[in-house]
Amino acid sequence: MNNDVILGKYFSLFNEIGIIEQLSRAFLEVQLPKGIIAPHFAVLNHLMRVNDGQTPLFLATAFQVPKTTMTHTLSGLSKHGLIEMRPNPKDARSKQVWLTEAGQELRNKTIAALGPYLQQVAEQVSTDELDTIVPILQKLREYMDEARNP
Amino acid sequence: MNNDVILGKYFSLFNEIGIIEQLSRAFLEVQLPKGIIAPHFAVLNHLMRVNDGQTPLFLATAFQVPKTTMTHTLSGLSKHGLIEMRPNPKDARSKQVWLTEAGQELRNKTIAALGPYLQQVAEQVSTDELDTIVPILQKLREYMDEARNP
DNA sequence: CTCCATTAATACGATATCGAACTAAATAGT
DNA sequence: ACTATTTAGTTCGATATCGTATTAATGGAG
Repeated sequence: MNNDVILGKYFSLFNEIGIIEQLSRAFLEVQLPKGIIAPHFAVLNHLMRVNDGQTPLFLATAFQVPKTTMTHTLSGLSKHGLIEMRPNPKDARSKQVWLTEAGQELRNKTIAALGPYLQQVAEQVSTDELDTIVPILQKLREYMDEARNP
Repeated sequence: MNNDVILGKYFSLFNEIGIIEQLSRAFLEVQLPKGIIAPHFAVLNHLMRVNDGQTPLFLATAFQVPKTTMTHTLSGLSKHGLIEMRPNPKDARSKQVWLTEAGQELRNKTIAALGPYLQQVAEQVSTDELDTIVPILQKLREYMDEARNP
């Protein structure tokens, strides 16, 4: 097959992915209280799914954002009482990020609120199709990730 | 299958998509001159693939961004001499966006520069796999798009 | 034709993102 | 043990995003 055709397919892929990302972010954000946006929720969700007590730098790496961005995101979460920053007992330069009750609650309520919408989506894209595309996307993501951090 | 399991799969899907979007944007932006970012390129590419002479409002709708954001993006492109804004002869309130030579050239050079990287990616994800996932993602995107604009 | 609701674009203010520079603490080399 | 380098986090300045309000042109109702 012609090279340009293959490249065209890749452009289509990244184009679809970009649009879906935008749409899914918009859907998430309408569920969130004013002043809380997707990156805030992503951090709450991560601290809950993995574990809290992680350092800001670790979070910045996990989300592939500059540390200054993570500082800003965390200060927003902290100001809204959704997380607590405590000193890191193992390193006086560092901090630990802990979820508050309010933070856990907001995360759970948001997940619950998204349920019905995802149900709707599930009627469009079957579980089989999901099981087909997610592993391929994972492989793609892992490769791109490696290519970025050589 | 359990509902929570299905929802979990959807979260994985949107999670992968979010990360891939971020990585692909980063790859694109390292190819772009300082001061030009992904949204600028997206507009140049759109004007080239579809056609130029479109209005700012039409572009804002196409990219699903607020008009104020598009105004800002276009002013950046204009400042760098990549597009020209002309009055719309059919409506004195409106404008038309035209590519300059420099704009066309930047778009083409960027596409060309991305080629080798996409070649690399193509070694990881086969054309067959692409043909499998792109239509599913299109279907998902179309549904989400409709759900957003009722 | 006149008035008024609608529409296209911009101005402005609030918050977000990110690179460069900075501070303080930890660690490596000698 | 002492100094130089590295590392964690913040501060600061530039630009981006987006909601609200504003201005100017349009188009429809009477």
